[in-house]
Amino acid sequence: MQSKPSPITMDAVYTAPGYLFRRMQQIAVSIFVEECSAFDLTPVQYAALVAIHTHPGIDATRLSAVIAFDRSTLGNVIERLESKALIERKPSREDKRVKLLYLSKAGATVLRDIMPSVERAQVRMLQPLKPADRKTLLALLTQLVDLNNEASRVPLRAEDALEHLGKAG
Amino acid sequence: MQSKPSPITMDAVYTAPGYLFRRMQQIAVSIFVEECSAFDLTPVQYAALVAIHTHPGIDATRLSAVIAFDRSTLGNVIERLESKALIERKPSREDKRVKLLYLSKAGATVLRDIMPSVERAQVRMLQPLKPADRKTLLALLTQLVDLNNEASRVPLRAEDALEHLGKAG
DNA sequence: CCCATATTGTCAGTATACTGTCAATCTAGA
DNA sequence: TCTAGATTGACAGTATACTGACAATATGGG
Repeated sequence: MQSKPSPITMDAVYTAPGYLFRRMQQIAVSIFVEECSAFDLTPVQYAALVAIHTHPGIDATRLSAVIAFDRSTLGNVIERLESKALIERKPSREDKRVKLLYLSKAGATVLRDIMPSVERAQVRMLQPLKPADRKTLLALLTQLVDLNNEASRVPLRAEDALEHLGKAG
Repeated sequence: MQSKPSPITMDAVYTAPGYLFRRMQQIAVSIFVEECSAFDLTPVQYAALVAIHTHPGIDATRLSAVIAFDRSTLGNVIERLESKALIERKPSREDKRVKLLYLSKAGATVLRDIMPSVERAQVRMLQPLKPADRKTLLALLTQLVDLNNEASRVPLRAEDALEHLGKAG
């Protein structure tokens, strides 16, 4: 017996995990931008600042691995952060291809000052859920992202992507 | 006593719901495109096709409410679907501003044929979790998206957005 | 009927994201 | 050492997403 194809309704969209992830991403960005409007920083730019703060002198390729962005995308992000004078780019002496990234004074200040707003945004995203459910969702999401890591073009290569920093570079 | 600001580490990024949602969205799109590569349809284009299939003669503004996209974004999506001859746009007789959207024969065929691939993609996204956890995650996500509906620029206005279709138009 | 207001599709501008390509450069193996 | 292959940053092209603006059109109150 063949199973008949079910009729196509909007439920096919509304209940699909892919749709829910897209929708939640939209909402999350919206909340972030609203809470952080005073700083004129997008979520991506914020993540890049944190990574450069944590790993001063990182290069663009390694940065892309550490925050799981495409190298192409990251190029533009870096450009914008540089034009806002939040970061500095210095050519590496050991490898003429590489440009090393550093937080500027202004960048460090912005990063320090934006943290409470970021924190508020993150809380707001999960606020509508009961506390226990927030924990559950976060745990499952963390698990799922980790287990699906290889499915995206730029898998996350957290800290260990930097193990050979200064050795190869 | 003031609480000291915690040191800024990558954990501030990795454990933030906003980061996890962005990451999961990347992964979801990646899986969708891979499974549906034979059809050259993006997730957004697929959602638009389903909505137009379900509501033939819908206009762009109402379509945007039904799938929760920006009207601006949707304009380009519609253009692409039209240039692929998957949909048709006909001017409304009652309202000269409005262009009504219909699935073409080709559009209906593509939509019918792509469904199994879409289904596979949706399954794959949650595959790494235990079955019970998939259910839990999906339920919490559905809840959260619903409760946060108003937080995004274009809140979802599902079917009831169409209640007055043909009355006002 | 007229006009203030709202709606519709469109456009310009910005910012992710991805694919694919390229020249410059580096590295490792023969 | 010389060179095949890899890496790096950059670029072009496509596709979401959003903000804000606009002309054309529609609607409702006076």
